[in-house]
Amino acid sequence: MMVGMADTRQRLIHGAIATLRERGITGTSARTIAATAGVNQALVFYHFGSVPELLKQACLTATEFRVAPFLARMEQVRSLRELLDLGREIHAEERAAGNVTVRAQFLAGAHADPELAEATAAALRLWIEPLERTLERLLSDSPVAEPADVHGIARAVAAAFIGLELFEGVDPEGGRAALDALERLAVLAEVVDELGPVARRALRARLRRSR
Amino acid sequence: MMVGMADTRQRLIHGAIATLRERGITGTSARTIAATAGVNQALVFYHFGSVPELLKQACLTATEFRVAPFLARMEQVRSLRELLDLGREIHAEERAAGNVTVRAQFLAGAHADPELAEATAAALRLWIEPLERTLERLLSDSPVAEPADVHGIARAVAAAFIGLELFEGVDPEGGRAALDALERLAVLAEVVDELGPVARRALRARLRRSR
DNA sequence: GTCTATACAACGATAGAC
DNA sequence: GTCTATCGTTGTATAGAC
Repeated sequence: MMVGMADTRQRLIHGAIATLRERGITGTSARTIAATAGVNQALVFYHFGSVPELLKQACLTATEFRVAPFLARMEQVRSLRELLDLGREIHAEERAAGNVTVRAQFLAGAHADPELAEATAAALRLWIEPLERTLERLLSDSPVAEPADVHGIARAVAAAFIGLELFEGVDPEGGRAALDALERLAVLAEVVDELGPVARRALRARLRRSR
Repeated sequence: MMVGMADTRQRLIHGAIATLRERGITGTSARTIAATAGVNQALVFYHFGSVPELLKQACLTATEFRVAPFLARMEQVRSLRELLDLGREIHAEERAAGNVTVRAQFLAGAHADPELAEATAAALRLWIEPLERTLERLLSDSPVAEPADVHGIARAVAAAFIGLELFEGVDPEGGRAALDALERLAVLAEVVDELGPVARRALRARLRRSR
């Protein structure tokens, strides 16, 4: 019946993520995924056609699942400080759940597989687009960002977190130091937002001049 | 004779990097590396013992080679603006040389192999330590950074570039937008450095308060 | 040091019974 | 839909001739 099939597909998707997390991209195969999922190896090909195709679907599905609980909280953020706190919380939870490792495997695998690259980009957009909407709201009258810049700032923030995640993977102490430094620098933006009108106008002019 | 051996080792190291660049970590094996290097497959094991061991050595050697030409220029940098320009230039050259892809493969592979993680961290330190010395020099009297922060800022900058590199791999347009945004934000630090003494003292106090 | 040849494990993928 | 059985390929690694 239908339920069995849907269940097997889900088990394989979940098994793919778990295998990527525990054994890395080099240790991920139809056999190891099926063993983790507790199903037969041939079912990978019956349901998904190939291993890369399964990985593509797993990439998107798993991210949707992870982003969902944070969407409402992003909409309620009222200051850069609050956004920073939420970002730190998301970062800690993603790391604890092992999703940082999985993201690294997808980003690396994407270089050799254009379709996986597109799936990875789509998964990242699930994080970036809500972030962009939040930044639009918070920076609407800040001298730091022209409206057109928010698109780039959202992607820069996402890229910085991705880099931090990977850097932590090879140098945990360095990663912590980097995160601390980023948080201190973020205070700069907050300070700017507390400036008086004269200083704001001067800063805005100075920034305009330099682009 | 000795020359032949050294030559074969170098060919294998160069072949390992090229294979990683062209076929990704999943397509990198003793056979594919040897084919790229134009030597026999068995020599991978004779000279390095195993494929991961060859990759470790390739990671360090290749980075040393890439960093060297930029060391002198880092020491001559006299402002944040100049440092940013140099960073953009390094970024462009590294990408053109295909080293971004290679770094992604190492960072991902590091999650499954602690020894490769240590080699990757050591390779990144080759970039980070000169950067840290440069920042120490430039930010010695800036209100943006306490002396103790420079360690973290250098690693945050490195992490941000790593993230940017990987993000570009899955979303080139987004990567460009992020780089543009980072450059505009970097102007903020420059503006701060041009403040008068009163404003500097106020900012320094405000930043101290928030850490 | 380098080569050929080979052992053996794990891989992707499919055919066919159930 | 799921299983067993199996094909051919590719992987690591080693032994032994040169």
